[in-house]
Amino acid sequence: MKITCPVTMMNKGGYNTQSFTKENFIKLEELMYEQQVKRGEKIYWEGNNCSHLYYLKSGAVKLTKSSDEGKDLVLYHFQAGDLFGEIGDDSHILNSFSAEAMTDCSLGIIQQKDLETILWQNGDLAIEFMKWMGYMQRFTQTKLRDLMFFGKHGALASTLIRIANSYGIEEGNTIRLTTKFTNTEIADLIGATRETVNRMLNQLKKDEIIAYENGTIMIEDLERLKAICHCEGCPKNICRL
Amino acid sequence: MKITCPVTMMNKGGYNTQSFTKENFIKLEELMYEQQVKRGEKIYWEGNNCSHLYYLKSGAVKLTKSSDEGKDLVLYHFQAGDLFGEIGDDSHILNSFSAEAMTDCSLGIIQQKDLETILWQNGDLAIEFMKWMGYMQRFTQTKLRDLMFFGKHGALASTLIRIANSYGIEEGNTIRLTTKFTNTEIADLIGATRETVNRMLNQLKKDEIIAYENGTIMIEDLERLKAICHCEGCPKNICRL
DNA sequence: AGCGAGATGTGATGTTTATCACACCTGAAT
DNA sequence: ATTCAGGTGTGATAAACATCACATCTCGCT
Repeated sequence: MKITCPVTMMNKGGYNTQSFTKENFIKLEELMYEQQVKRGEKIYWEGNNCSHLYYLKSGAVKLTKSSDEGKDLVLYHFQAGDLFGEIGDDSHILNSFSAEAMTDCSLGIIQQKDLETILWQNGDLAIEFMKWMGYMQRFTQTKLRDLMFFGKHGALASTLIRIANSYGIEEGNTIRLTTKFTNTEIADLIGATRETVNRMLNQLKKDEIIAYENGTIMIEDLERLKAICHCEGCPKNICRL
Repeated sequence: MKITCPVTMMNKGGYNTQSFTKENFIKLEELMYEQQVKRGEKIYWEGNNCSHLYYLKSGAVKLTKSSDEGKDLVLYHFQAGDLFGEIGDDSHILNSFSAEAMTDCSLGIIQQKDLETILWQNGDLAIEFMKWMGYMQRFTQTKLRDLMFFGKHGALASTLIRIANSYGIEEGNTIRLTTKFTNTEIADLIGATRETVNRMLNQLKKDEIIAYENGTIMIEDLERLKAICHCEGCPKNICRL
């Protein structure tokens, strides 16, 4: 498969840590102790205490909620460079989602106590940290909007755009999604069934909005995709997986 | 209507500011300038810059998103004692929801710049503020879970429980919802139509899970309501409107 | 080369939810 | 007391989505 057009990475991938300055981020790094997690293992469970922050050095992590019936809803995908975790008021606050390693991961773990100490000492860092939390909140809000407003078609369209922002490279006026997603994975991201996702994707293909090349999805007509979910053009650090 | 049982307020109502100590909250109050807003007016619009924090001294506010087709989704209800607003990384970040006064309101407004200054100076306050943001994030996540997981019936059940936590008083083993909600208002909270909500509420009445008394809803069987949305027993400061 | 697990594609059918249409009810304002 | 706007109740119908049941297609592994 020959690539004839200049290839530009649309997004570094993860890096929701961009609100931190280099110097301040180093201070955070000094608090981390490293841990390796194998693909498929849980980093934390819903219902457990939340008292840690995690920096994903390498690998990929998803935040999921599973119902008793075995349904899964995937809230976030984190990539190398992302920070995640839930901050509790005190130790009795429980996680509402689980974090699961999608690939082997290398993590930096920060204790909430250590985090609080350094935020207390360092006002700059505290403000940057607050901005990071603001991003996370806005991400969740826009995800809720995308899932609720324009049906499963809208949810799928917005998710494809989010995938493009997270994992896409431009090739001429198309976008190649460099990571493969199964129908089931996409279904879990939008709270739909595999079959529904499959039918919708085939419809998009028929309409020449997307195409398949070697099993990876190409976005052929971003504008029509945006129209389906009434895209508001959120910044890429929010419009992501 | 005679009340024969001891009446206990289940929740003060608003007060998502409970992560702040009195002394620190006073420091926040010193930054506020007051503004009055009339019922029905917008406090801010989606698409506007977000650079303010709002403290609701009295009245009620809802955060809404409206689609071009005229559908409305209501994300939060705020009451006296609540803090709200969206924090942006820098001035080019836009609100994703609008804030609208549901009654005449008295607001204390804090400029983001002033907030940053005081957080920078005061580590305790920064940590408490971070915890407040954590609450907001967890609220949004649980709301997303409730809306997505168990259909419209589940969304309605969880919303009734949230209303009970925000506006309910116990009367024996029933809970009286002290505020009236129209079918349309509930529909906007769960992303459904008025008709669907009406039919579901009548079904709950038939099943003796709820009852009407003078037009206000009484929750007669909280346990069965919890079963419908597979309630996980989140703390009341998160399980609210 | 061929086996087998996991992924995809698709019809038939059922459930859930929205849409449309209209009757009725209630309460505040004239 | 009448009017009228906004809320409620309910049937008929349609659209969206899930479920079930298979057939088929990958692709890594022996």
